[in-house]
Amino acid sequence: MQSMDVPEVVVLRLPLYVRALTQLQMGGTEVVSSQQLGAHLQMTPAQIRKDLSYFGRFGKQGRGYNIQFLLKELRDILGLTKEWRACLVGVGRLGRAIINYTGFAPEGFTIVAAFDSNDDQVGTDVGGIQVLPMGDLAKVIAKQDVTIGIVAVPAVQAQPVIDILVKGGVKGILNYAPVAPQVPLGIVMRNIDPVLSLQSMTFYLKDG
Amino acid sequence: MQSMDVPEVVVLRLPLYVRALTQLQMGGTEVVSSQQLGAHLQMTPAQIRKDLSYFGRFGKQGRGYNIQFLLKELRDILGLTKEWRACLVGVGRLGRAIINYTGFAPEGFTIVAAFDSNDDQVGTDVGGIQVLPMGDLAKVIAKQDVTIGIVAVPAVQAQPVIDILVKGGVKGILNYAPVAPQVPLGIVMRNIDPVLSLQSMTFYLKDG
DNA sequence: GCCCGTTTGTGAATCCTGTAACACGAATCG
DNA sequence: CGATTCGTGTTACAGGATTCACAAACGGGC
Repeated sequence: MQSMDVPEVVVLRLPLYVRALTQLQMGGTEVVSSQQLGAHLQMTPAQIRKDLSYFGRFGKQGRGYNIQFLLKELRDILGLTKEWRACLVGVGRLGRAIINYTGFAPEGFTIVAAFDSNDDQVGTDVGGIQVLPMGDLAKVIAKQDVTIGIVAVPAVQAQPVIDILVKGGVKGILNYAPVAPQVPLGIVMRNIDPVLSLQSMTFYLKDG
Repeated sequence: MQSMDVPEVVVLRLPLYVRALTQLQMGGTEVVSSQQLGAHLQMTPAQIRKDLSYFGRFGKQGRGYNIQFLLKELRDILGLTKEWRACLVGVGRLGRAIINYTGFAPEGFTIVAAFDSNDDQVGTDVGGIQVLPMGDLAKVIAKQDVTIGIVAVPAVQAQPVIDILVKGGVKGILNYAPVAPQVPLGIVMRNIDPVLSLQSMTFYLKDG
């Protein structure tokens, strides 16, 4: 498995490359150098070349990278060629916003089910998705081939919900709750936390 | 200015400490060791002690850290003792969700104004905030002491909107648009991008 | 076919971050 | 009151990541 000796920071940058390349492609560009791509993303050409070199040789000396080809390769590497199925837990304000967010589908991420522990929510329809009781979670994950759990519950419920999701069989967790939850080895977690972002921002703003 | 030689990674971790300490405080704990805090956050005690040592000596040998005291110090360091005023640009679905998000206010972040370039939106009320035309932006930023701009517009509009915000005088940008915008030196930017998070996650999921 | 400007891929060198080790202060206990 | 335990702050070190520098490769022009 190639993921073994690729630094995680590198993996975190790959989606940025995918996005920048897609944008350039939209603009009609067919070939790009690490120089140009670096200018676009505000990073050094050397870093881009080094990052890519972990996975293969995609460029041509003297020319640069063929965008279409590199994009296909990067999508393969990241596993973006298939549809990824996710379920959402928590259909409060935040959860509803996530379901209705139009940015996931075009990238191949589909929310196929929603759950809530509140009986008033269960049975209602949110953005075309039936809200199910937490008890159905394991069954749905298995039947619907769900690999990603999205957590949009209040802080105190986050850890128990994540435990249930993991036990249910999801392999990745996208956590919107303002906590730093613990997950067993082998489960991939990403936190979305605007408050943390703001709190580190103010450090630099406070006496500027 | 202390911010000069403190590594950015360290600054990014400070809000995590604030959060964990707050949680412990809620639970009634008064003193905590780097050991315990590390267990809570899944990091080594050494790292916590090193991080804190960039800013001063907050602990007592043999005892640990007084939570109330350390919290006060960290809040000071991060600049979290004052109210931070932000404005939002873009009151589509995402923008509305951000305005209604209840997580900002308790941490001292207030959204005091909202803008949109769409004339149909201008004048409407969203979550108790009047939506203003983009033209009023500079004026409002100055008059209302706004230091942070929150961007919730479609990708193509993000860069121009950010340019306007910066010219208008904000010092920090919280960007929800799926792009990697360029900002002049001295402006602090943080990106909130769940799609990027998912795309780096799938790298590890794709053949697990 | 050969030269020339360009740009890649990659060791080597540098910089940065995290970890381990330890000396010292503070509290506790008999 | 001396010995012991605990946990900090700090220094030294190891491991990673980033940048540098250059040989090798490519394409175009002639």
